[in-house]
Amino acid sequence: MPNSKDVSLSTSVENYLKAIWLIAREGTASTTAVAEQLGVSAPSVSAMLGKLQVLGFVEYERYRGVQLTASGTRRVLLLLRGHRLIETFLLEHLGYSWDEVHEEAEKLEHAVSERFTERLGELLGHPSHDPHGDPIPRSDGTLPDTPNTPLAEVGVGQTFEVSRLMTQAADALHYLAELGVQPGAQLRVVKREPFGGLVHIRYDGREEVLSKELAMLIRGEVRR
Amino acid sequence: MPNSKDVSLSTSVENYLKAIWLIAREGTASTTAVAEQLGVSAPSVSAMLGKLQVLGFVEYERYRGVQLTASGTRRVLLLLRGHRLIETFLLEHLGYSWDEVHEEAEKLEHAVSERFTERLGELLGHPSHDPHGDPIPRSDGTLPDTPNTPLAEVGVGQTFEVSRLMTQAADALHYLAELGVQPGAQLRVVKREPFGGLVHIRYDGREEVLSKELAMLIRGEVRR
DNA sequence: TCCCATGTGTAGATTAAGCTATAAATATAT
DNA sequence: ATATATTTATAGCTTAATCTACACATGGGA
Repeated sequence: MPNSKDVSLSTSVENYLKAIWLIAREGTASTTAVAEQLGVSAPSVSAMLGKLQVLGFVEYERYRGVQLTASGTRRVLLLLRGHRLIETFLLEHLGYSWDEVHEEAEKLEHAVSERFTERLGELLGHPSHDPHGDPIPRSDGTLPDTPNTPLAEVGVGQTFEVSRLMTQAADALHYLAELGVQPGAQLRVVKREPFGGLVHIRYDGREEVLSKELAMLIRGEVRR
Repeated sequence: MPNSKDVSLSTSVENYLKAIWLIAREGTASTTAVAEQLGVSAPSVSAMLGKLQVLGFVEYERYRGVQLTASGTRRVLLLLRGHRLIETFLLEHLGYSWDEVHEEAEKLEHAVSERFTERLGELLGHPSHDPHGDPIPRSDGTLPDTPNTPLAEVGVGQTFEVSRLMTQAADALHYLAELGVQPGAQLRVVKREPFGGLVHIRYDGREEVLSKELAMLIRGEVRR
């Protein structure tokens, strides 16, 4: 069986795999889309896709886009596991703020060993989700379930438990943290504006108004 | 002023600087010595030394060896600071053993930011020395003093406090850890053999015999 | 159906880091 | 002091990852 899991890949190869995964969760990604995602030229992507296919990480047909194989998907999930554990560590133990975390984790994820990742998982108490609420893939490559209903789609009067904030943007995360809207928070939708899509919420005795865009990024599940 | 401290260097460049520092603490290092230290060919070293001189990190005269500039030395000390803080973290917080630590720290030191290093220092309580007893350079590039008398040179009847174990070899470190000979340990030299150089020590009620080689690696200071 | 915009691939160059083979400089030994 | 051995540098090649310029494929619109 080739591509077990212990062959170490270049940072570049790992970033291509992540980009492909991001673009096409379970579909097909185009050369251009990958190029844009990574900020490289399309010819660079063309060349790399050929290489990734030889390595067995993607299915690739010229002019037809690219798709991760099981092996490729596994590598991405292990990478993502490292990334999210590192982010959790930076936020919880090193006092990083949202703006600082992503860049650092992006570099570190390519440098840490599997042992490091596993020990870090222990240190953190084997979290199933990172501080954004993003699910942390398990060592076996499976993903914990994560409630995913957008707050924007919850009816008036319902109670909603936040599970996940679907953005890496530091300003949005900062703003939500300030409001206290974080994974675990319980909200009640008190009003919705029919056209603009504004959502009025109440929690902790406070009332706030969120834009539709923001309310789409807030995921969770309806309670009771 | 070029080469402030924030320009990021390639892993390769950083490893050359470390190798040069290791070989020639305050002298001159030969091309061959650097090549051996890094496990690369001499021509590769020749080429890199030219580059390092252009970058202002070394003084280099062909056929005359190489020497770090102040700027080069500062970079090495910052790198070493990261390395030793990371080692400390791996041992104290992630449950690594001596054999596992070095390799991991060797990779991570090139990937962490200065912010990460400083935050890690805080988390660890600003240690002045790592678990081997190696001094951790300060952020300003200065080095804390470290008692450096070899146990091999201590007279019979004297009390000696271990400060440092001058090896990275996992087997030696393991063996010493098992004996309880670690930075901070207080020993008494009870006997020395005149020819082989064996040193008999007593501590904790136990008595052990150390080879001359091992006793040279154990550094510290005489007490009282 | 043909055509042209967009998307994709090929050719060829560049940069960083390494290598081998060989030549030149320095050091050592008779 | 000369010859030999060692050390160091130069020349030229390789690999990985990137680029630009250009050529070809595909598919939607006239």
